[in-house]
Amino acid sequence: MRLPALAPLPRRALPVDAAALARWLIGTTLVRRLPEGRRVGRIVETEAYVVGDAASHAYRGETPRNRAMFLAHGHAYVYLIYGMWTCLNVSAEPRGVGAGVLIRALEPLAGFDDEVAPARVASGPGRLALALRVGRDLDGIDLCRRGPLWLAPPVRPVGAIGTSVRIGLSREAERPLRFFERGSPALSGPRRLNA
DNA sequence: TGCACGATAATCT
DNA sequence: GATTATCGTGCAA
Repeated sequence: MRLPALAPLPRRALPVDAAALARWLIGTTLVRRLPEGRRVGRIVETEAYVVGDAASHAYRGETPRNRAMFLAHGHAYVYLIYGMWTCLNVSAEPRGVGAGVLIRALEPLAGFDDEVAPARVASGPGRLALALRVGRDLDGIDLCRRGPLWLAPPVRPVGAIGTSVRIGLSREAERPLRFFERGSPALSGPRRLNA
């Protein structure tokens, strides 16, 4: 596939609000630089972890782990979950305020292994991080600059955006803070949430 | 198609 | 010592 320049999005283009950013990120592009070349995907599923949200890692204040959630919007927050999976987030508020957007699924555009079906290779936060080789070493990096990982403008218009509750939570489980592109084959989660 | 279950380790109480 | 923003497998229907 022929791709446009993939220049980083300027920070001023990102909404400064976790829920607004989560919705806005649907359809934008994620670029990962690797030794063998670039892996490029379209963000099709996100979740917001907003200010005052008991399900957010930032809820009880800043700690060594969640430090990156308190950076200015547009920085990466990367953490390990269940002892074996990595999750990628984008910080979402001004410096000093803890909030983030979990990137849950990508539609692969270029550079991915052909061994895994495109609909599955980056469907779900754990598989996404695995496919892009995102680890804790990327925690705190600026996603609005060219580097190992950055955000770029959409390569084509986004479709209709759906909303649902977030996946896998026990607290604040009823809040409609998950966003996705309707009809994308790369979505994670139970089918009933993807309508 | 949809569950229950276990793997596995950092983080926080 | 409890909890966890996940995933693959296995088994039932």
